Amino acid sequence: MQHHDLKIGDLSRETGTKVVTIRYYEKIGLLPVPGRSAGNYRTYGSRALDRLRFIRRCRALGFSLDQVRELLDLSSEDARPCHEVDEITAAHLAEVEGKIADLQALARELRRISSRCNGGGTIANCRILDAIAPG
Amino acid sequence: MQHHDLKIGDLSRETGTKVVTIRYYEKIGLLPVPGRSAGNYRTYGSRALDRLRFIRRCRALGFSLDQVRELLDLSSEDARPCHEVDEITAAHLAEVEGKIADLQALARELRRISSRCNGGGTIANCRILDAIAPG
DNA sequence: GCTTGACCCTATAGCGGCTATAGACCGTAC
DNA sequence: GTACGGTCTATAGCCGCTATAGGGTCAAGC
Repeated sequence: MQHHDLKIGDLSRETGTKVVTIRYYEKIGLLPVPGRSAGNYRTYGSRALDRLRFIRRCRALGFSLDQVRELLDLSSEDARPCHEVDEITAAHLAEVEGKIADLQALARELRRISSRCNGGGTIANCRILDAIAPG
Repeated sequence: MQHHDLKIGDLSRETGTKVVTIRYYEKIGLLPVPGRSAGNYRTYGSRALDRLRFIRRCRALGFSLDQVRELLDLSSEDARPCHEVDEITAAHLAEVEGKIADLQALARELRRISSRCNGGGTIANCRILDAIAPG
């Protein structure tokens, strides 16, 4: 029975995923419904562990759960072209790069605003608020 | 009555905020409860418009609604030191810079992974999946 | 055998910041 | 009077979890 000797807490420790999150992944169909022990505990094998590790790695890379699902689906179809995986990755990279650009513009603006701080002044003549406010 | 001649749709158009969002801001206390017309329509004046513009500008700068609330509270207390406003701005800037760093690390990793794409190959020997997968 | 405590179970509600939908009412133009 | 757009309330949904309540299970120590 070496393939069904893991409890949910074991998966949790092994992958750094909270127990509730693992059950959530099961609920939304990312993880297969596991077997149950006599006492109704979920029992997992090494395949489930690998799958969960894959999911967590994808999440750490910023993929959405839907993208993870796509990657998981693809990974089980040996004959599909690798290209499809790269498309998902490239789309995600483009998204990340877009976010970086947005945040950099934001940071520039915030630095500009912050530089107007009126040292020991009061709100009454706060130029930060002026900079934010319209008009 | 020139101070109560705006309807919710006018505020929406003026600020680019969806009508439902304006009502949501009212519900969570960011916008004051407005007066009502004979036909039970919300009526706004220019102060409400300014306040909404301020909120939207803060949101565009990435402040959370709680931070916006703080800034709004501060802005109404003329005697408080300007410094307090700058603290909120600086904290937010630090947060944004942290996110940028995280996303840049992510982008590097995604580029590395994507560069391993196996051109015309199949999933069976997809090195992107290998790169993501554990082990 | 009984208690303690760590673990597990289900089910539900909440977070932020909206967005969408349903079903009704208002106001103006034709 | 009727068509159409705007507005109203109320409720549920989105993502990716997280928290809480109220139980059951299991191994160890007394």
